[in-house]
Amino acid sequence: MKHKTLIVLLGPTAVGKTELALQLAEYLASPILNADSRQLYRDLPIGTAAPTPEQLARVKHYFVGTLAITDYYSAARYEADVLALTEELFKTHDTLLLSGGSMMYINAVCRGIDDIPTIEPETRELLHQRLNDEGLEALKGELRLLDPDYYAQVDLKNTQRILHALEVCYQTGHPFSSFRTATHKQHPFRIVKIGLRRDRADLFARINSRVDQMVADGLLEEARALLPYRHENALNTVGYKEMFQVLDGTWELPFAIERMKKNTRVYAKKQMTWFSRDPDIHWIDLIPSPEGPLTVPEGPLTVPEGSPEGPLISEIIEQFTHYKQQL
RNA sequence: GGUGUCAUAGCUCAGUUGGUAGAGCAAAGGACUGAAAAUCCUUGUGUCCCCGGUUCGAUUCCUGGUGACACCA
Repeated sequence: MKHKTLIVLLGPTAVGKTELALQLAEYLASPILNADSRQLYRDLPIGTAAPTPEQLARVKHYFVGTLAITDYYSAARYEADVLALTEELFKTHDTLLLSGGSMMYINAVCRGIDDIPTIEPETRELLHQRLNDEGLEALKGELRLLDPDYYAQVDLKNTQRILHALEVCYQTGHPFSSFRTATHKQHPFRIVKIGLRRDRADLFARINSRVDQMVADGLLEEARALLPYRHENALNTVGYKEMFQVLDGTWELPFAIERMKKNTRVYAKKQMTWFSRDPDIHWIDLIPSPEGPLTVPEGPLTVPEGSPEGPLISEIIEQFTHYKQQL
């Protein structure tokens, strides 16, 4: 049986994944499987820096703009959807490219996520109601009775986690911890993780200018159209939260832009913290403006003339071919 | 040129009736299994502008200097 490989291209927001993913996908003759939890939703093209129509035309993309703003989705569904798709695509491809920055989604695909039933809306509603009526302390007490194991390890200040554990206990009649086996699933393909890194000052500068660009591109209007859906989880997202404050009249736009930049920086740091624990990632350091000649790698890949990304792409290809030779 | 006020964390400032200092913001570190761009936790040594004086002890009081601001010429 031939080896099938899933290349996972990851890195913090604004590091430059989108363009490099396109280049790499063209080189590999692979579609791009998006791994960005917010780009899955349509109607968020500006605020999530989703691939443009031109970019979508260059390479076939999956998991971009496939969900309505009101759709429920989760890392578990993402895992199932990606695995189903790869099974299909590997029939005609030896290598597939998955690219994005949603840590938990990537983990769900690479390691698998425990089999826990999806919570019914009624159960979720009930628990929210009880949180409002009785407060967190009462719910914590209940979790201690229903699932002492999880109670002992959960962050007791994290309402979201306590709620979810109780939801599972209620709905299934079994302790939440009984589902948490943390088994690593085996896949019929190999996974190669390539991480993109940048000097922090450089990354932050890119974040700042990208936020400015989003606003110039009409982020505020995009948010205005979504105002009726502001309480949907998909919009509990950096960028939209700040724009809603502006539309409410509670923040001035310049202030909101600063907050958005800061919150994006915080998000990028969280991503880097998460990724830094993963020993399987092969890191490639991107530099602001590489000096020296462009090195064009062998193969059909063409590096855009004068592109500062040229050498970096070569490096990725080099990294990639290195693993290819190990087969 | 004269007078006055101010000079403390990356920024804005508080404070120490003389016993070497703390808020907000910014920043840094971390956790993470069906909401994950979510949710949550932790972190403040800084020549208290500089030289000298008084004092057991000065960031605090005093002389001088430097800088900023305001007002008067």
